[in-house]
Amino acid sequence: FIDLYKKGKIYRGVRMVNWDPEAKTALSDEEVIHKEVNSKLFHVRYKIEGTADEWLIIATTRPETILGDTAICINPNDERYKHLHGKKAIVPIANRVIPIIADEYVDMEFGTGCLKVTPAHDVNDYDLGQRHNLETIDILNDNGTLNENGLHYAGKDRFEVRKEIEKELYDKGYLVKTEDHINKVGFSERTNAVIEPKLSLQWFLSMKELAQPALENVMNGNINFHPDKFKNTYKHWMENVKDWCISRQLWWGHQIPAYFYGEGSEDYVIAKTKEEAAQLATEKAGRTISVDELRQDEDVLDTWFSSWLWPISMFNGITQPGNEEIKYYYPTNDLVTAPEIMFFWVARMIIAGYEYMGDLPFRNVYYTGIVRDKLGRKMSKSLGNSPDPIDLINQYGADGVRMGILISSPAGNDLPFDSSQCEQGRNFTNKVWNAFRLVSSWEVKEIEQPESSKRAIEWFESRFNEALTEINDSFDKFKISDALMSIYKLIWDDFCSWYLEMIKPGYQHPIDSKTLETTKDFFEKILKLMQPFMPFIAEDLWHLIRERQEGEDIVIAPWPTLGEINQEVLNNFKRAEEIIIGLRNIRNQNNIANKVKMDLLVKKNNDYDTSFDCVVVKMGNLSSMEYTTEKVANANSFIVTNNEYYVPFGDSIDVEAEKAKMQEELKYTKGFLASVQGKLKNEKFVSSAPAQVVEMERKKEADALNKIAILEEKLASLN
RNA sequence: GGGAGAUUAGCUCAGUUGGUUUAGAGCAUCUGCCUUACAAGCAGAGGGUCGGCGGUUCGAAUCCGUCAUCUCCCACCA
Repeated sequence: FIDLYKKGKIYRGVRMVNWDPEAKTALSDEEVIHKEVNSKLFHVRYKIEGTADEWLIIATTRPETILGDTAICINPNDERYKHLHGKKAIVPIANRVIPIIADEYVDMEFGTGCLKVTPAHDVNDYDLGQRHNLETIDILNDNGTLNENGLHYAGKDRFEVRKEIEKELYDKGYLVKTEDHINKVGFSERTNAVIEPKLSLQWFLSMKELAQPALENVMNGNINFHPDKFKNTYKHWMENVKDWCISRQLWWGHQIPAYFYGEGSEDYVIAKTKEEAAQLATEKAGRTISVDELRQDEDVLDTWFSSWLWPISMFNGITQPGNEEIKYYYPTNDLVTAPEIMFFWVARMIIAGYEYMGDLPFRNVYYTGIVRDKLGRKMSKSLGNSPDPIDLINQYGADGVRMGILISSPAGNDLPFDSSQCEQGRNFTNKVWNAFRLVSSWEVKEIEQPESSKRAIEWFESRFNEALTEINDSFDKFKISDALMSIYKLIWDDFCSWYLEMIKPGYQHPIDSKTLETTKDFFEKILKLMQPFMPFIAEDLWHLIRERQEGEDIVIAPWPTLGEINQEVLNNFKRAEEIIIGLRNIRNQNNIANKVKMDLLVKKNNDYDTSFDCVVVKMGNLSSMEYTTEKVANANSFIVTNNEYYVPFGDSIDVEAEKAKMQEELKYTKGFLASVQGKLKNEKFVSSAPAQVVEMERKKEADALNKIAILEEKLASLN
């Protein structure tokens, strides 16, 4: 405050402020919430001075302010009232004579086109008062009751007066009519009291210059907002920033270091201590002023006036500039906060950062969504619509609740809360726990590592790194829920459903130590990925899966480093996966139990790496997998990458079902072919599209043609 | 009143500068399974003329216009 005052950025002035009559304090514009309310529009007639029975009618929503009227305003272009220019009117009840002024501010269409002007209690009226040199009559006390200017209503609350004055105006013939009207009324964010615009002596901070670097450095990307759509909102506000009313009439807060020594509006000094103030006051006043003579301003500073220093004062950067901690921690990386305090806090921290550190306070601002209930209402203490977190934790576990909320809350988007999300979180926690139980149940023996386990390890290594690339990228982009989704799928689908099934020894069979140790390595890696989202189970399993030294905790373990991705291995697995799914479908369709072993015959139409065949044999529970060049009759079949797979099943095969299935596939492939050929037949496509794209379409066409040939041949063989 | 953003499967959302199958995921739904880690589970399946209309282009969920609906921010309409 002292520094900014010395820089000439803080001033004291009479301004229209938002007055909260309940808390008896001024509020900043940001602390006032405008709501639509049903109210009444009162049409009241004022007598024209010097006439017997000539009146004009104004419309107002706040009839009690009539007692503070100091003018009537009409639009200078309004033909209806031209004859009133320069005349005067008499205020009902108060019987004061006030001028009739003309100003283009008045909307001729609204109400009667006549506006009563109460400069003390309305911002627009205040501006009109300034322009037309009007008298200001304040009718309100600090607590919202009327003062002596309210005549016989003095001491009564403004809303009570509104009711009573309506009756008096009616009884005395001033009230012409009332009509229903919806208007916006300001409410205090703190007390929910109706805000009264009030003239008051307050401290202000000029914002225009201070805001400049804060605006520029967000717009040019030195500070990033996530999601960046909030830049627009920020820009709009910063470009239209108004001076900040920083004084508050509360009992709590930092007291303003202003010391008064006289009654004049300039009889004050700003100082760090009373002693210093006395010295400054003596100089300013030109006479000796003692400490006892000084009165410190009773107002305190807006809480945000200290909060805006948070990134700096956290490390004593204001009181001990350049200390080790502030040097190390400033600027920091990321601020996580709610979009609703973008102006209260974020914008002002950025302003203070440039003003006091000459640098940004943080590089990224992550705006979280707002949790809403099923009706879309914000969760709040006053509505009582938020679930008890302890109940949720008891029901789903702390990790389950965290995971459930995090998985569906993309940055900046609201989250309609539904406990089914926590259920998903609980199920996931359970899944991981069971995976651990499986891995820890195996007996190790020095046996040879099965070929299929070698393949599985090879594949999962690449798959893990592929997923890690995605996850890291999501984190870099602050797409937290996307990162979690990738982790969820990596663990549930890839690790549990595929990898563990691939290496799982037969019932009561031991596992080789090489596979087990590598599996534990993998498990540790996925625990690290889980940790930010599900810290409790991650830490627990981390300590259970391997012996740990004291303090060797996952919370401080390094994030996994990115290893190589072998695309060929991923492709080979992909093919094996499709074959296994084909086999499962055959089991499903023919009611073949998993225990029953099947034989697989493959007619290879193109050459491919068969290293994953051992995996197919294991996962498909095959008794054999053999290659043939012959067509296979009496068999269920499917096609993967234009190779034919047959499971002979004697007489039990349902030929009609098999045909129907193939016809379905044929129909789809033909439709697909038609769309591809449609493109290729279009000369303009072939000539304008990039060669690569055309090439791709040609390959699609060839593949489709191939597949159609195979399917037709197979269908023919079934007849 | 001014500004910004959004609208893709029942729900919550992805979809990178227009071109890799006739648009994806999770949840939910449906079908079949209590198969020795997990029924809080396993294996499958269905589901969308990408808000409407028009335009640009060989090609549009993606670019432009317009209308509709929703959300947020700002604002003093008595």
